[in-house]
Amino acid sequence: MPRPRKKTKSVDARNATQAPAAARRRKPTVSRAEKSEAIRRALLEAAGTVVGRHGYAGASIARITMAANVAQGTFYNYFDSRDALFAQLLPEIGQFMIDEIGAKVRQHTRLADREEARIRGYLQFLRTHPGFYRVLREAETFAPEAHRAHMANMVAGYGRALRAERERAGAPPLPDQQIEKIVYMLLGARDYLAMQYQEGGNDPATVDDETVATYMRALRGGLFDDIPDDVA
Amino acid sequence: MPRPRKKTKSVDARNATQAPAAARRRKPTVSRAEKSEAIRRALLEAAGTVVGRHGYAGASIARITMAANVAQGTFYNYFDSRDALFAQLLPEIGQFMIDEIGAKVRQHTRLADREEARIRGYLQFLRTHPGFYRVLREAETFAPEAHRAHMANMVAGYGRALRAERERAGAPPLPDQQIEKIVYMLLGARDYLAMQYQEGGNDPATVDDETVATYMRALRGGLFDDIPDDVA
Amino acid sequence: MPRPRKKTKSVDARNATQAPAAARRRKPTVSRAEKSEAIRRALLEAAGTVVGRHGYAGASIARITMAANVAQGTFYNYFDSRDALFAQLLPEIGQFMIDEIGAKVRQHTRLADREEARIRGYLQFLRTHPGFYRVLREAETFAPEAHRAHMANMVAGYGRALRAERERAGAPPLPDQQIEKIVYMLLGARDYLAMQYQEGGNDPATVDDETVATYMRALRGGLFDDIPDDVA
Amino acid sequence: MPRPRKKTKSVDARNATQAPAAARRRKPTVSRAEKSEAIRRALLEAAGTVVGRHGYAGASIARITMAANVAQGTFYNYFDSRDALFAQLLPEIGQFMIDEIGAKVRQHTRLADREEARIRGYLQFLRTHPGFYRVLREAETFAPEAHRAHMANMVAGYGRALRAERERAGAPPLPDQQIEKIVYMLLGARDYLAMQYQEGGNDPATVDDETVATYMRALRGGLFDDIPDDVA
DNA sequence: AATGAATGAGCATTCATTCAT
DNA sequence: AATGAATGAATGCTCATTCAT
Repeated sequence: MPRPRKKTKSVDARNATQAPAAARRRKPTVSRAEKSEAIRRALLEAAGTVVGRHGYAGASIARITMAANVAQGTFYNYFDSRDALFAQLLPEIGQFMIDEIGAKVRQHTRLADREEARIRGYLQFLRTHPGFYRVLREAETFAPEAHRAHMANMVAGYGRALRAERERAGAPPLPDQQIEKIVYMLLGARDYLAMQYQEGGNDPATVDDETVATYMRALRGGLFDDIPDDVA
Repeated sequence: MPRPRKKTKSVDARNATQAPAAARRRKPTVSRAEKSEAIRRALLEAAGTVVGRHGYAGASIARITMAANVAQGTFYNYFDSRDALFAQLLPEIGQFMIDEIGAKVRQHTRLADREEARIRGYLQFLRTHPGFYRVLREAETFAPEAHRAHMANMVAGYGRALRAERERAGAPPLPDQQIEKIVYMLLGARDYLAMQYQEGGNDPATVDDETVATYMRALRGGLFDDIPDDVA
Repeated sequence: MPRPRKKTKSVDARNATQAPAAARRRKPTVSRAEKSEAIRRALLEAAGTVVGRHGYAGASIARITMAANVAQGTFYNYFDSRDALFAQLLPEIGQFMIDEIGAKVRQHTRLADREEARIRGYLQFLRTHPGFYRVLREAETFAPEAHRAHMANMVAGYGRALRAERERAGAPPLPDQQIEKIVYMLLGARDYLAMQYQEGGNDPATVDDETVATYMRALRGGLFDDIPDDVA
Repeated sequence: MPRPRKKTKSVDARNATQAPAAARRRKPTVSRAEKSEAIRRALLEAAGTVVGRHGYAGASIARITMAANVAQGTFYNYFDSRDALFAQLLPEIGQFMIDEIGAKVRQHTRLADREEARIRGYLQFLRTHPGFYRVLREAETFAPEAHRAHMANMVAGYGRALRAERERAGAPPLPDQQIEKIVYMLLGARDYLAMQYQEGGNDPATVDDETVATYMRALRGGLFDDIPDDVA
């Protein structure tokens, strides 16, 4: 039935100059399911932006749906509740971050280089996704389950990488428990460095080489690096 | 017992030059000012408890005053607003924590011992003050100014200690900027270790020696300790 | 037991240089009753000022007692309630106003001159007592009984004067009911003139001669003064 | 009845170019917009009633919404705040009153007749809208901006009428300033007559002819009507 | 009688969620 | 499925009044 379609098209074409956009639903190129998924994504991304700017507490349904350009009621066609959305927010963005950093890390082979790629990649990600820091930190409060899941995910990936790297380097394996704690420490260190960087009112567009250097130095030698043994 | 009265009076007389007036209440062992301070403390402590249990968002005036055993209106005789209380909460408890840990650290002289006293003291403090973790972490969201102040306070104290320890140990001094970053990393590491410990559903009454050991090992040798140079 | 008193006195005397005032309770020149009456007056006057500035709704006990330099609790030693004070406010100030204007009116004999003295005296009173307008107008809402009493008082005095003036002038007497209505109209006219004057943002220190002239002209000739009979 | 639908549709189609969208709801006789406006009116009218009965201070959102038969939250879908409603209350009812009186005045041509229609119409309006008096008088305190606007509106309309009537009657024009003052006096006189009438506990269902007569007499001849010149 | 802290009822406002269209 | 208005529970804060000292 290509004829009716044409008719429709010409109508749409006439409106096209008036309607701002979004009115181009002709070719079923975008299926129902696809449109549905698009709205879900729009809501999630809007939520990410809003939480980044106003925090979870300030991320009202009104704000989120406004940012996503849908009506308030529409929200509940896609999520059971505000908390349900919050629960999906960090895992989704978090995975994206992990993938991005992973790609950078994989370009290196030496352990230290890979670690530097990690910290640098993370700081860079925070630059390009300014809202992520709040999404991450406040999740502990507003979406504890999601936060736990994200941490577990990080530990799994980071821990696996560490174990593999150590094995490849010929170092003795560490028990999982210890690996886990090490990962937590590393994540804590890097998140607090990010915190300090934000608080300092630094230019958020620049990754501070100094920060990277300090981080790497601590990883390399620990804290007592240059301290005589009998004192340390 | 008219005698004590006299005694009290003479005391008042001495204070008379300082206190503007109103200091002429004798009998009560607990003076107006003392009772007043007691209520303020009760409110702060109640707030600490409530925030620890329900988070800042769940720390309604109703809950706080109920926990402090005063009427809701009484709250506003002591704090201008809920936020004003929140702003005082972390600094006050935080300083208390710093003092407690400081006392333990001062019992040691060797750098590593002191550092171990610090981490151990911190974890112990978290055990005895189970609400502190939330008070601290959520402050970043709900009392950002207080959080900044607390971090600055930590950096100042911890940084000063580190510099002194390094000097005493004969190590070359580090620029303030670097010290600051190191402190942030250490605080991040220990807070995330605490996070992991809590999440793990561990017995909150026990300080995990494993955690302390892992932390100390990272401080001593960094991450690449046992890794051949040409690989790291 | 005059002895202890002396002791106390000497103590007070020592403080006298420090305490700002009010601490001079020596010579029983001011009797207990007088002091009591002084506080009552202070409260009433403070209330007048506060109501004038903030309105009845904004005249909290806190503000009034602060303005009167007494403690909040003291208030209830002199008035049963806030409303009880409000109930006394307008009558008291109102009578004062009546007396002041009356004195001016009595300096004239011709009816029109007396009337002009009245309107001019009223506007002048509003200048020297800027808060009176609100005390009067808002009383209708916040102290209706007092407002009624004040109006009755005005009607009685003004009405009596009008009747006497008319009799002296040889005009036929008017029934009380009509006199009453006339007084209300005159009071309404002058209060609304005052309202207009205030709203206009006029210099509150100047009595507008134009206003007086317009008022007098209306009193003299009515509204249809210069209008041919067959049209009016 | 599918036909009416078509009809409706064509109407919609015509509007389609104007209305942005959302106008495609057919069936319901009461459209969304109509129902919305109905609620707004219900709230305003409820507010009028409640303010009339309890005053602005007693017009809580709870009372207003209860009187309007909507939930408390609904209020804020129509007004930004309680004050925002108050700001609209007097202007809206005031304009209604002006229109009603104006219709009556326009039935007369002679100046005095028109003026009598005004005062009578006003008193009648107060009878049929018993709450208006408080809405008007307390507005000076609780919605000063609205009160100013209403007064300005009254002055504009009443003043214009007076000027036109005088011109038609062949009387010399008066400067605007004087007209304005005259209007204020007339409004004051009539409002205070209304006040007296209410206070007197008179049957609120009757317009007092005596009041009208007294008012008209004052307008006609002023206060010194029947007084020998040499005394007045 | 004076004090000033304690009390708790009262109220405007917000916002997640529901629901009729 | 989309809409957006309706809902009502929840909460911070004010302030007249009480009361122990």
